[in-house]
Amino acid sequence: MTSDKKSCLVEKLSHYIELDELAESQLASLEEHERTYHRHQEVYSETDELKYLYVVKRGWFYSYTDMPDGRRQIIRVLHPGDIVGFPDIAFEYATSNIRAAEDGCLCPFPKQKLDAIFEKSPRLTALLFLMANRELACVIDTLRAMGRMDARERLAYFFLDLTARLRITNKDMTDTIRMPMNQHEIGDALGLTHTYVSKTIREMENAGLISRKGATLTLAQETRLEDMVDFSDRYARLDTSWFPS
Amino acid sequence: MTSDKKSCLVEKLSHYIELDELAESQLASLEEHERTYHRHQEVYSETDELKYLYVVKRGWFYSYTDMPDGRRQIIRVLHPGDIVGFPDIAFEYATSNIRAAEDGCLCPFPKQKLDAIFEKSPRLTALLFLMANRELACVIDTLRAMGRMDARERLAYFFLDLTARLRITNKDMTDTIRMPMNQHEIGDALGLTHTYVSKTIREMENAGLISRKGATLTLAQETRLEDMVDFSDRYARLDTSWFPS
DNA sequence: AGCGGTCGTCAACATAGATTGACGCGCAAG
DNA sequence: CTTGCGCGTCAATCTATGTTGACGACCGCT
Repeated sequence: MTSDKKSCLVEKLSHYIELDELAESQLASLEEHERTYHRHQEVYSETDELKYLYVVKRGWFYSYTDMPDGRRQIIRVLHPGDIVGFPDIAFEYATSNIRAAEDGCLCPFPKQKLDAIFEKSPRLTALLFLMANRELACVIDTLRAMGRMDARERLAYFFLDLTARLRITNKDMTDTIRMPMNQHEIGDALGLTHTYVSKTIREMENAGLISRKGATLTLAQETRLEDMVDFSDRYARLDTSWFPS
Repeated sequence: MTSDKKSCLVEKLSHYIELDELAESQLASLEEHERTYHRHQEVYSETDELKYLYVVKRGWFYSYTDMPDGRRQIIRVLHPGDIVGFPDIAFEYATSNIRAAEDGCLCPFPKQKLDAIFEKSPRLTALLFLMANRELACVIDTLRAMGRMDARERLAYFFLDLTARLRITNKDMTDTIRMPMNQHEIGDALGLTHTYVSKTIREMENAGLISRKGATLTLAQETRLEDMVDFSDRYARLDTSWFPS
């Protein structure tokens, strides 16, 4: 374990294709600047004028939207190595809010930096295109959960998704993850109230599906959880066979 | 009105940027082949091996996923000029099903055709990237609706979204659209049962928010509907200011 | 040691939406 | 002309989840 390890972004992307020197340096240029955030701090808000994207360097973040009457929907949890802001890139003003789930660090870069990639690295372009569309597929999975699953299934899906994502950069990970979000936030992510989250998690624990210890969560019966929600891993493998060479 | 009108795809994309000759010909090559489908016919299914994307040429289609126990979630309605398959492009096997909502026609093209665009047209690449991310933003809007809105609000959102989309290619459109989907399908799109859709639409009609005549729907009080759900139009305008030149 | 805040939990009650079953209309097939 | 089916509608009942309010454990701060 060296202190000077590769960027999380490079690490995450090179899980899918071999990155050449140009690509690596282009990606590195996205992480030139950085900024730290403390737990629950806003990164940007809906209707902010938005010229930047961000790479997550450390800590969990999440995107969410508010309704006028205070109802809130957490859209997506973001981990180190993820790019923040794809859904907002198409518009002049942000469509969602970003907030730190815990203390962490982001690297902002202007949208224009993508130009250089689009012009010189078709292969990296294809990969970024894939990442955006993979994110689309994941949000669709969430949509399916919200539309047609009950509380227990939604929680199962949520935990499975987080675990699968964290495994990409953490190969030796078992079925245990650190869960820095509180039950209110989990509820906002799943369209449930924190009271009901509490009750349902407790039931799942009693049923032996999961177990907790402090801020640590273990999927005691991962296969059964997967069967409950017909889970597919969207992270382990992508189809890059059609990429330009 | 000439019989030989431009492709819907070119028409839709050139709403956002000027397309040069190369771009137009590249887009035209996506529509070389075509195939017709009849109402409710499957285009492809979850777990099909998938090497193609499709351009919608005529008719409404929709993507959906099934749960093992028969519950169904319609993800997104697709209109002429839309590209079908972005959420599936990242994977070897399809993640969703596509079906014709009415008689229509699609143009299939292999994923690889995107390569030529990625390599030679950075500007068109940026636009396709934007379209994928715009779709992401729209699915997120739907997610917000499913997670935190009641039945009436979901219906309002659904109708507003369809109307805004159809306006792009149909500038002189008023507040009236043709609605070829039945109430069961609408329910599957919104996480409601067809019975409850029926009841709620009837109530909205009585409240003067909307009116119906056969398969035709009118948003009688569009502004009030927009306020109900804090609606933002994701179609009328995109930020292309940062595109390569 | 005391104190205020966050967080998880519990219980009583309220309600939106699901479920089931039935009916009638319009229309296409025989 | 019948028959049957897709579709919208209605009503009765059921249930999952929301709402409110309260309590206690923990934790950092003074």
